[in-house]
Amino acid sequence: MTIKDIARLSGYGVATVSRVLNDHPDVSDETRRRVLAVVEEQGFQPNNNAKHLKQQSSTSIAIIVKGTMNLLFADLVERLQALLRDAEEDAAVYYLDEDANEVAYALQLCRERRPMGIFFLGGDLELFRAGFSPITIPCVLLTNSARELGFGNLSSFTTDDGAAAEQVIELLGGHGHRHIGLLGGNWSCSQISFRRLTGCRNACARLDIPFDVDRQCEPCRYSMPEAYAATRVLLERCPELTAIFAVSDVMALGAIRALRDMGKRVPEDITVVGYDGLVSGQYSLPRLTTVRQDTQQLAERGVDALLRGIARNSPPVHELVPFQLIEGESVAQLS
Amino acid sequence: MTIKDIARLSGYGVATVSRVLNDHPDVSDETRRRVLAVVEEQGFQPNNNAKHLKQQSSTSIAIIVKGTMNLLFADLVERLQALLRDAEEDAAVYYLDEDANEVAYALQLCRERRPMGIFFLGGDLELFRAGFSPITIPCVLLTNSARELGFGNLSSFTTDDGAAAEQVIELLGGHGHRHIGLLGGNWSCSQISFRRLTGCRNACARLDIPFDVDRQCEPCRYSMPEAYAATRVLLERCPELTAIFAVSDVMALGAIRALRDMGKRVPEDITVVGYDGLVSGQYSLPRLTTVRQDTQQLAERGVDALLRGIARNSPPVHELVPFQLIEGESVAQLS
DNA sequence: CTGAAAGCGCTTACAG
DNA sequence: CTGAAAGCGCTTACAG
Repeated sequence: MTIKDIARLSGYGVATVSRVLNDHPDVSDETRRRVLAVVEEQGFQPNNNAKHLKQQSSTSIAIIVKGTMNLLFADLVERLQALLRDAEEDAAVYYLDEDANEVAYALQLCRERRPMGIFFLGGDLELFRAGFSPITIPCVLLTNSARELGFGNLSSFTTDDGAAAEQVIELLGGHGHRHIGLLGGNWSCSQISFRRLTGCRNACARLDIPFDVDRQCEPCRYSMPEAYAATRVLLERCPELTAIFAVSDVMALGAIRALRDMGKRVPEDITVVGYDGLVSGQYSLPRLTTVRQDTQQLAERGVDALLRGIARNSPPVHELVPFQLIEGESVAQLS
Repeated sequence: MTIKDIARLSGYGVATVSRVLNDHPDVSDETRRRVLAVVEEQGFQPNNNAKHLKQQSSTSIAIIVKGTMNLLFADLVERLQALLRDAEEDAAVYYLDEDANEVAYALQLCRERRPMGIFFLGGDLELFRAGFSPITIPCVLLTNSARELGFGNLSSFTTDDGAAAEQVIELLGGHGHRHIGLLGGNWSCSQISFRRLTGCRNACARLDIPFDVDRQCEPCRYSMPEAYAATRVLLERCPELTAIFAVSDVMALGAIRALRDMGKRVPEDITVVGYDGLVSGQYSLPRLTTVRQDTQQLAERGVDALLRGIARNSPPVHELVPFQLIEGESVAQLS
């Protein structure tokens, strides 16, 4: 069943059928009605390969996710899909390893599938700097800032990680903690980790809390098992810690389990703070004290920027989205 | 940059370039070398729209996921992607609402994107029965059995939910529990819930444990907040319960939090058992006693069946994948 | 308002 | 082993 069959069955030419299918204005109501009747009756769906070949583009939007089991990104994906569906846009999601090269993948996607636009959930600025320029369609990076790169078709929205980390340290300092460990900070999203680390460092300096990066920080990937192992390493090296700041809720949950298995209760024996504000962290025992990233706003502003970029070639925007420090049950007040 | 440019630059015809690009055997080594050199030099990538238009198909595999924040499916997606990548197949993931019509969506996908094959993560057999027949490409349904439908191009792999539920009840019975509530069982995956419910019912009958479905079961969707609310409803209706069997780990975690907020500790005051064997449930406090679905095997057998279906049009297979009852810390022994 | 025709970038019989 | 040409199913100037 092709557009030719519809033309034959309706008694019109293929050009007219195409116009009806694409809602062009210059078709008479009568014609539109009769063509649509046949389309309906036959359950006809145009072949998008032909359509896109002709239009030199595909209609869909790609979402490239760095890391498969990342719950923050799962949340964002859900919201993006809902918003795009409302805007009648189709979205396909592509998962990459946490350490993969998302820019190289995007380039391949552009050649093979010709999306209209791309969302990057997570991204390494160095990879963008090195390889993004051949990509000419509108793109949006979420959870990192691409302002410094200055690409004309790349917007970005992120939480102010540095400020959030500072607030966490202030909270901990206010509760009397002076021995704080930092958990997490993998290579792949190094800028993000770096901003959070810098926030910690600045706040510690300001509050006169000692903070030896080499000793008090333990990197790990975004997973509970890795955080579990890293927590043991960190605590064996720094048994004096009274608080651990994990750079994601998933890591915080892994840390809490590790601490329990080491005979320590949270928050009675040691304090844990997370980051992200995942649903899981608000239903755990104890509920996490954490930084909630506003995923709804990240998604909304991202979709808005991407669609504007596609429709009107609007210039890129780079914005910080407000965060919120949520006080759960995982922080103890030291006397 | 098109195949024509490559032909011009290399001094050959487009047909020869196409043959080189597609690894056809009847090209001389010399020609292949020279054409590839130009392709390399220009960084040429063929236009897949044109290729697929001509070939009447796309090369990629679609993964349709029912429910966005479903962690079991996230695990399966990750494994499927890894296996498909090893097989040099490309995969795009499409998320649908837990209550959406995945068969209608698949049909649209077939028309618009012409995938070579489709994975369904979760699926309602009634929707398949009603609408699957126009789909002619190989498909695989995971976490439900499609044997009874008898479609020639639809394989399925699932855990034996009935047997697993029976084992859970046996475990609970063996620990002295005689007042057991069942949490979960939404409309969308009704067959799955139904099989688990039937397993409970059978085991209860066999062990002479009373089980009033209308009273002791509380449905809810696959989410912590919904499970949280449903747990309160269930316990207010049945305050005599000593154990709750949640049909997913996510629900079990929501239930544990709800119970704690009602002043009950797990497992000291009430027992909770989950289902799925998610990583999250093995790092929670307490660790969940649960049924581990073998996601690696589900993924491996699924990929195997789909690729065989694509390559050799192999007949469909329907298999049960073994499960494992994991004893965590969430079940109490009643005296 | 409508239709015949060109062309998007490929693949593949067909002929040599 | 190689090339000229037809055709995949659409869209869109162009002409009427």
